[in-house]
Amino acid sequence: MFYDFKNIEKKWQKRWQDEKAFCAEQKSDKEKFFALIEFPYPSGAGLHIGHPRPYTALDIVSRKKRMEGKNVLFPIGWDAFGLPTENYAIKNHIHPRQVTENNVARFKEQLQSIGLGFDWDREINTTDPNYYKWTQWIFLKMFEKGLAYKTTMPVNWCTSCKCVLANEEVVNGVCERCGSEVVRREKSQWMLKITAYAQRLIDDLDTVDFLPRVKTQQINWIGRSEGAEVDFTTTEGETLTVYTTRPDTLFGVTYMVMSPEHPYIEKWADKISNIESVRAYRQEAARKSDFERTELQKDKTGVKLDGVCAINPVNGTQIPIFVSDYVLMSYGTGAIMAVPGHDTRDWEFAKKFDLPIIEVVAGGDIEKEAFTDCETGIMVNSGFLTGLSVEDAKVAIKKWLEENGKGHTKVNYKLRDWVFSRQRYWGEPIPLVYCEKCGWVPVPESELPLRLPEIDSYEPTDNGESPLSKCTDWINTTCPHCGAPAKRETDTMPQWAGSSWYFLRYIDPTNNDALTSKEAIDYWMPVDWYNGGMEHTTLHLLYSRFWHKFLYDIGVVPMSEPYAKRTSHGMILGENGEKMSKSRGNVINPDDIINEYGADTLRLYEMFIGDFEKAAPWSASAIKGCKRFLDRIAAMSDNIKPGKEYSAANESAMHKTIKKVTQDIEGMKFNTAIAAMMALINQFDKNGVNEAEFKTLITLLNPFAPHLTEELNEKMGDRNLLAKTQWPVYDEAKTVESTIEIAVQVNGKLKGVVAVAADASEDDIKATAQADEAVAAALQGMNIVKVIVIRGKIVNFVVKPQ
RNA sequence: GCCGGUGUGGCGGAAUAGGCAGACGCAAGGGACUUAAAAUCCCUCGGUGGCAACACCGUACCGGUUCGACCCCGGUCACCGGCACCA
Repeated sequence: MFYDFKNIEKKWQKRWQDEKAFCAEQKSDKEKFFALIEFPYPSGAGLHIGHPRPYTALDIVSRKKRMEGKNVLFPIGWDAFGLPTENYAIKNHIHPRQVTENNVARFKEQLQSIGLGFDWDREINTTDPNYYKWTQWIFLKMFEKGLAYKTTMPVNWCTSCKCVLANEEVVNGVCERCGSEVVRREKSQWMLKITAYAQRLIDDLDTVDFLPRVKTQQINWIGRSEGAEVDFTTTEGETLTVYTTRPDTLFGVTYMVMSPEHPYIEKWADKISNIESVRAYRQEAARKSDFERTELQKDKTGVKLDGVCAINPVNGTQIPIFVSDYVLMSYGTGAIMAVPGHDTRDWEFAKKFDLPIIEVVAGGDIEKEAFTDCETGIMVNSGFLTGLSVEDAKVAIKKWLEENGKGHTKVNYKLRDWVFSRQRYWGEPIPLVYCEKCGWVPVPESELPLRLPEIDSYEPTDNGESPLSKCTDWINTTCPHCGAPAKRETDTMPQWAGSSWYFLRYIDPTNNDALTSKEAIDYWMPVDWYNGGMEHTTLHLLYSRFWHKFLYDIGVVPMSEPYAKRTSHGMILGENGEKMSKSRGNVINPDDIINEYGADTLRLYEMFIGDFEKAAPWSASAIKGCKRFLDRIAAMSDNIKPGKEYSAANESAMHKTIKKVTQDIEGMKFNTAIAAMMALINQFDKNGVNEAEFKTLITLLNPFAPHLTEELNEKMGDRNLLAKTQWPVYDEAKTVESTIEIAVQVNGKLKGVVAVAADASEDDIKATAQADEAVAAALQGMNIVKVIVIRGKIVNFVVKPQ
């Protein structure tokens, strides 16, 4: 058969659509399987060659589960709010809604041309008011529970684009898009209190099946540390509280440092005799961008506070206080106790300012460098702690602090609250109204969705306010609470909002009364298998776990984790091994590949390209091997022998291959599953192939190359969809050949291979091995000290010269 | 600096409850078919030595455990990803 992939693919894509072959049953007695991929952002560039890799992988899993009799949900939608669309709209004077519509149409066509078995009846779009109604609803619930709050904080401001940037849009201190300088500006922002969930976000990782590296990355990002808060008093009678993870080193404190932004500086202004130079330092620190602050980390700067000293609570020693920008206001208390003997940063600062360095844990050389790796050491120079191990000292000092009212144990997290507002047009409006009398008042639920107003110009404003601030008709409203004139919030939500709960909409996409029905949640949730990029581990994945826990707390969902299993795919790189990009000129367009080789070859190659979890370079020649494989199968279909049972020659290979492919799909080892099928047709070339064998082959291959295999199935006379056939089963007993080959070693070196019956006894194996000519030669003149026989694998003779 | 990951032929990659290293594919070389080319089919394909049977070496590097190590343990180096003055 000539493999006319263009017509074959069109034909079957149409039939799948007509028959709704991949639409999930909303209610069913069957066991459910919910497979999820990260829904794409429909960019103007169209589908990237990297998109099909994770999509095909979960399509394969879904198709197999469906063939195993599960009710499978494999949905798709569009994460369509966002900056690139808005910028494109501004540049080309097309409304973002229109841009989104165009891009979605293109993406949809491209995805369908790959033959991905999505349930298109449940397509969702985060920019659809019927969708973002519920995004707004969840936000209001958070506001109601005190998890959404407004506060003034520094944001990234691009001096050229005149707009606020998200942290991820700032690369090496400059604007990702225009390369201009990014400065800090104080702005009032809506925040979500994700920090309230920090501990649960760590603890509940124990209950889910995520890749270990995903868990580790989230745990590191949340950054839990255990320590103590210690109260120091000043000579003026004030209290200065610090956070430390090493309270055991309290006797080694030789000075203290406050962050330049610490409020006590102004509070103590009249006691600080050099307040002007302190203020000058603070101003200089504020001017520095984050980039500069970290770039200059080798060179510590600071100013000593004159006129104020601290007193060490454990020994009454007077110690100086400094202001330095190496201490951050946003972590701990914004002030530290400095132990230069056992902290690298404090050591550098002490050397620069010629401050004393005291050793309190023995074992290092504090003249040369700070001794930080000292968790197993013994305390010295430490009063009542001297002689204790570090571990015991920690316990003792915490007890002492609490008994003397000088401090208490404390847990801190690096995780910060989520900056949730954007001064941008193309996002969900924040459904809040500001009333002079009542403050921030939520828009009543009955008025949701609060629609994004139609406006003509969405350019960012000079003053950093949202483009919506120009839309006076929309802004001016009445207070839902007291009826007085009031103004709407003009900021919109970030792109991460709509994607934080989208999987819940798939299971009941048209519900108007709730974000999703209780029955749907009970049947479909949690997501059984979620695959996505590692780059989302500490963003989307963490955000959506947080939102889900919140929904759990208010009783919307009955489980606290949304995803039972999380895996991650590697990137597809350019042929030169570098990341694909226009500027590198190494971009591969999926449309071109489909045109030249067909969708089945593209799918197969992206699965064969290498370990699914690792990055892999594209190869224009290697893909030909996958096309050749499909060509050979198409040609083979003309030479099938009759036969309802597997032939004796192929039987064990059939069972082995079924087992291998079945297990490899579950283990995401798609590359070796394909290799096994390639090996099988190599055997068919030698032994011939009958109907039963060919049918099994195309059934196993169907999830990988669905179009060609449907065509071949039809050619064999089956009018039903192969996609609805039962997945082949294997018989473990038949995967074993009657005769097996055993390697024979002498002193660990391979001397020969012998064939023995699968059920041969150890003595038989030993005898057969010894009878082998090469082995016998190697044993000549030797004393056999020991014989190791591993049945089914190896025989090793341990010998010594006679 | 810290955390995580990875080092295997010319290339992508197989093989881990420790048991024949290099499956499968690409590229390359040789041959068949063809007027010719493409496609297809057959053979070779880690290195060194040898006409050959065969021998020795070989999974980043050094060392250890073991009858046996790509796999386990200790140390070193390189590359990739993430975080980064988090006290």
